[in-house]
Amino acid sequence: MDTMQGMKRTHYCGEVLDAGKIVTVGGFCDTIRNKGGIIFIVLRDRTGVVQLTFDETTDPAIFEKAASCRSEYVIMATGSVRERESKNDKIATGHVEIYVTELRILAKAQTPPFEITPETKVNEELRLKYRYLDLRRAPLQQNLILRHKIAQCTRQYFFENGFLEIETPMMMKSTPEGARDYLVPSRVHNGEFYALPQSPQIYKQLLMVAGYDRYFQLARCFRDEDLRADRQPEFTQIDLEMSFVDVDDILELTEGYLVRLFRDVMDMELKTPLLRLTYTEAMNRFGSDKPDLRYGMELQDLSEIVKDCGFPVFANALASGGTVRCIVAKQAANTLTRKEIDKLTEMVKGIGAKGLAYIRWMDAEPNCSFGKFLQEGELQHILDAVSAEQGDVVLIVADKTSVTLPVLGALRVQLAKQLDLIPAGEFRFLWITQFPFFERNEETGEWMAMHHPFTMPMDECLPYLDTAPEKVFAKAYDLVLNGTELCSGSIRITDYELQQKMFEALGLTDEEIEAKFGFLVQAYRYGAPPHGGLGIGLDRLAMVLAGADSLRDVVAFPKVQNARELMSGCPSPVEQENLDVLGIACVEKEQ
RNA sequence: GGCCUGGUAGUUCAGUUGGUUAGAACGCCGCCCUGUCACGGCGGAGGUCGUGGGUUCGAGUCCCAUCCAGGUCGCCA
Repeated sequence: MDTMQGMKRTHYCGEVLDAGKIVTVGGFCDTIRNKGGIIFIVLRDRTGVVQLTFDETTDPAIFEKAASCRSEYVIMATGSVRERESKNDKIATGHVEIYVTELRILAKAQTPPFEITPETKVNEELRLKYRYLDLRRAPLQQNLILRHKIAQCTRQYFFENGFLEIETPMMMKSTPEGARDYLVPSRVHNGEFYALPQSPQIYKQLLMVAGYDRYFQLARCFRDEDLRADRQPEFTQIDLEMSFVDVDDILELTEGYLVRLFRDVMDMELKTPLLRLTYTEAMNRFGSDKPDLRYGMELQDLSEIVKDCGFPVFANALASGGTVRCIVAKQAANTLTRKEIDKLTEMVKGIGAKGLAYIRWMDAEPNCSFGKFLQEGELQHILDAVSAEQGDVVLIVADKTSVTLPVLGALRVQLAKQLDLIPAGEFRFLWITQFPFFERNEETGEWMAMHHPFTMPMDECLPYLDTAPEKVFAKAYDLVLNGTELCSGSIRITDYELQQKMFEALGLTDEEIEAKFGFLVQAYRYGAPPHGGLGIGLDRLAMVLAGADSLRDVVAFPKVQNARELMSGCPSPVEQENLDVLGIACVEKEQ
């Protein structure tokens, strides 16, 4: 094995562009093509690849060494850059090669468990086990570099706008509301625990009370809940809070950030102001509070049209205060065969609908699942009302409004995928505003806070706080990009009496309020400027901008579905003596 | 916790109604080749068919259980 003593890298592989220079490069052996009397080694680093050439007649010793190189060996090479006899247009450095005059093998490498190539079909389990090898692949390197650029641009923007970067604790008081906390046992106080932050929410609000006015942080957050493709147990939030602002101020500042981000990182111009929809509008039009605007298929209300028709399902839904809504899938009759519609029916049943009525207009005569209940002309009446044409499929759900809308919303997303309606490379942002303050727990009938309990109600809703919870809307807003919720924020309650009232409205007793949030309520008694803020999911943002399907593609060392990290294998058991120090007893889990 | 999909060589996959010695491609190893660039040619090694039971004369194939991975519902104020 060689050392790199006396050798100094002058160029990254991707930077070797000009013939005539003497350069020194280092990297991993990618492809090796040994022709007998001449050897080509493609050398790879994070910037790209460059071809090294070894000629048997020039220097037999170096040639011999080159012949011993294998995939992923770490080498350094010095040589002169020459124009190639035949060029390779597919790579940036394809017009040159390095004629090597000095070669060092700095590390040999075992044959990797999978080939390190840009495209791979290797299953993700194996890639995650050898994550450091997977990360050598160009697509993942590009994703992490993109993520770095996002972070850099983010810092610049907020610094330029007067924000201070302030770190908040990673070990904090467990807050009983919301997601499950990751707990950290205390050695000094056996039986007591810190929690890892689900978000720096409380601390950033206290920074406003403390007069820091504009706070910003790339904050690590932790939630002990089950994973999804777009959910990791630890993630990064672009977290900020501002004083002396109302909703519009925050939205405008954020839009400025997005414009800057798209210009600097994506080289795209983003048009602002972004579309704003109230929660109610979004639910009625798209059946979702995070609608994907890259395609149409908005929901349509059939309640008025079918209120007198003979189909009992519709009648029952309407009689019990529900609604009948539909989606028209244009020119989808070919794709949405009876069999496919049956699958969709199964899907909607899985998420709470009782069924799916449909009109499939393939041939001259439309095929209607509830046709036998209809009078002469009623079918045409429905088709006219929703502007359906031959070739279309109308999918109808009748149920309580709280079921119908989200079911059709999920159906809309499914249809868009199935009918291939999602255009690539398009970014459609929107704000969702005026969220309901409370939502009713379907089982217990209790009113629960839809957002965290520090969210300010809209000024005009204050009178209804005690009397009509359903009429109270929040100064809360979400930013949505292509159907992904990127960010969530609100104006906070700064009046401690109102805060007290909010806690009470949520059913907390005075004792509970004191135990859980006493320090916060106390702080607000000493004068708090009006403030609000938001947290933007950096991982999700990176995922969408990278065009990735999973957060795992934009996180260096992600966890899998059961929250395990496959490379190190954590979480893992610890020695009993470590538990003893913490005052923790292990109890067999009962089956 | 529920539902769905998958697990066969280092990797990606094929494997017929349950029937001879489980195949291919890529990778790997060896030999040959002085202009390759998805290099090429010749040869070779490499398998507890995720694991454990069961049915059967006989199981990669059928049944049961279990583990692992992915997706999704619940959950994520």
